[in-house]
Amino acid sequence: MQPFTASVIDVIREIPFGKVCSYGDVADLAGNPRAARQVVRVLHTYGEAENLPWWRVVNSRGTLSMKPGCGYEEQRDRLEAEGIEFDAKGRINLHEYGWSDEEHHG
DNA sequence: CGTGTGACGCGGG
DNA sequence: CCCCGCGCCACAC
Repeated sequence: MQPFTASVIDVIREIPFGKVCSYGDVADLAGNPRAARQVVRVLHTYGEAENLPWWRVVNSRGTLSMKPGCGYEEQRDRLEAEGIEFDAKGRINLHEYGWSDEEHHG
């Protein structure tokens, strides 16, 4: 496994229960703010094998990128099971549920 | 080494 | 705010 891939996996494992993190933020914390798409690739390749909490990764809009019938409902179900709420538009309040390493500094 | 991938992010209309 | 188009980048082949 490549170093960056390992870092991404590490970051995803750090996302706490009841919180979410955007693909871009995961990439940023892993060392490459421009490698958001890489996070997608890592989830595809190692999400299941590494038992990653893939459902805690959402897009920067606070919505789920997965489509209905293709994982959307499972992700939403898992997030709601952690107490995360969706509004009528299917969006998550990132100011309330978003997680970032920077929060540990203040 | 070149080409394709992919659950993205941002800017403009 | 929503929708569309383009750029982005590590990895697999």
